[in-house]
Amino acid sequence: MASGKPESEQVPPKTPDLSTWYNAICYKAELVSLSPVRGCVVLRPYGYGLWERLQSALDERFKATGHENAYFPLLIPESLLTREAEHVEGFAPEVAWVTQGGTETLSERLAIRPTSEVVIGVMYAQWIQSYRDLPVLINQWANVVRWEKRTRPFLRTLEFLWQEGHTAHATEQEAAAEVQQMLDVYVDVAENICAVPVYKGEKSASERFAGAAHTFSIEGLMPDGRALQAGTSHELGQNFSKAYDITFAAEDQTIQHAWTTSWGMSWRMLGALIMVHGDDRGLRIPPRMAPIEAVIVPIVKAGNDEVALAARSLFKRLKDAGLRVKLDERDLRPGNKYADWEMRGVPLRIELGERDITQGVATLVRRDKAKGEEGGKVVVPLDEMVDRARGILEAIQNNLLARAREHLQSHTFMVAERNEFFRMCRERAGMIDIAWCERPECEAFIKVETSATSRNLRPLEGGPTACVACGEPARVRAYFAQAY
RNA sequence: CGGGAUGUAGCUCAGCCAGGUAGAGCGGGCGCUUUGGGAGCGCCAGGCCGCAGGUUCGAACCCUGUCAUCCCGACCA
Repeated sequence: MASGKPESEQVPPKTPDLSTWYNAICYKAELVSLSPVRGCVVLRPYGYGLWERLQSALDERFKATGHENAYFPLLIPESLLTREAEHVEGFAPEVAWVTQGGTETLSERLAIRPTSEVVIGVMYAQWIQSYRDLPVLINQWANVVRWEKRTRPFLRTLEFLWQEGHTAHATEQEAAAEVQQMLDVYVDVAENICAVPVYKGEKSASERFAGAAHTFSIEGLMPDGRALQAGTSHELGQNFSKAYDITFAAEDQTIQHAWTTSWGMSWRMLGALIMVHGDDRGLRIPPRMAPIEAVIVPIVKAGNDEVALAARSLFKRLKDAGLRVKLDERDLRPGNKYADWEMRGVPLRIELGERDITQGVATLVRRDKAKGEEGGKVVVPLDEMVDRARGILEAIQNNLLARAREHLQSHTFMVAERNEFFRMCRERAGMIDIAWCERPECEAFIKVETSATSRNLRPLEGGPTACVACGEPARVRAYFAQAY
């Protein structure tokens, strides 16, 4: 009887086909819908709720580090876009263009922003005159468009939501510190809010942002062994300030070019969260990210509204205590509601029926535990509910992070032997950690052979050693993996 | 952009090969009985068979084109 689940309600298992599972979850949990526009999704209210959680986690950290929000135009005149040569070249294949306004053909094409370094740079050139104007610390919440060949909900869509921070500084050191500070904000949000553990490090030359001097990223590992870049932070050096004339009078009377940075995280982070935590029953949302932390399911019997009243009173108490709680009074059988909220990944379910009420308790079921797993179901006295619910939510948050970290660690391999390195890259074994020469030719060869690329790099510790892939002198340690 | 596959009811799909005018399960609505893991019975609604052409007396089915989605590859700051 427990297996009487209708075929049509099921979602395909998470393994072995992560891709099919992922798509099904995104639609069934009502996060997104396909739209009539190729490659563009509609973010539905529940999906938007997730995005808002991510937004507020990031935004409060941006504010805490002295940044302000502003908004710049969607359209960029072609002549402005083409000033930073490397930048243009990098983005050219994915820029969408507006060529007509109303019935008139435009004299100059307008690019739909693939990112905003250009427009923001032009404005910074106007705003910055003196060292006293620096630093400029601005963030923008925006949509951008990149004409991708292959799209997937959250991970890669033509239009997507993100934030892009853009700062200008008087010195290279200050800009570098900003870039590391924001990278650490991304690590904090990924791990402590989304419960997605990541590796941070610098990008290789071939993976670097077009026009940047240094690009840093955070990289998570998905269950299929592919890596996902979930946030980037760039030292733009003076490349953009030279292209867009961002100069200032320094204390020593000289005119200098500002040092700029940019950093971004998109709704792609949500894709990572979905893949890392979800299971065969649907989404599993870490409590700090959950639009709904707990759902109360009253188990009502006909002709007895005692349960409904108790449920409403419990709902009010939890809500007043500040929990994001939902009372599900729909006219459905409890089993349907359980399955429904499990699909949506609500961390905690509070079941309240006659049996509970007579004993002054409610039954709590944790979404992070499998059915029948130790500790998955606990009975809690109603008058202790607020504190106990809080405690359990925290435990769920920790448990999801611990499990994800365990997966990342057990799928990270420090490899010293060439053939083993190539084999593991091909097999998508996980994050393959090697001593590396950092040469683009070497990276290109690895990519051709295995379709893996370097994810990010960190300093080489210990004595001199050889590149595991090619035998030349190693300069860094690098994680290699196939990437999303 | 190359290779492959698929578009039929809200969802999952059958029907197509051997053309004859639309089906199932689930879901949805109403009623009754139910409600501690995806209920039961009865009634009802729902589809220009992705779109556009062509062949044919007749096309969901055959042909051409096109759009979209999925998988593999290329590309993806």
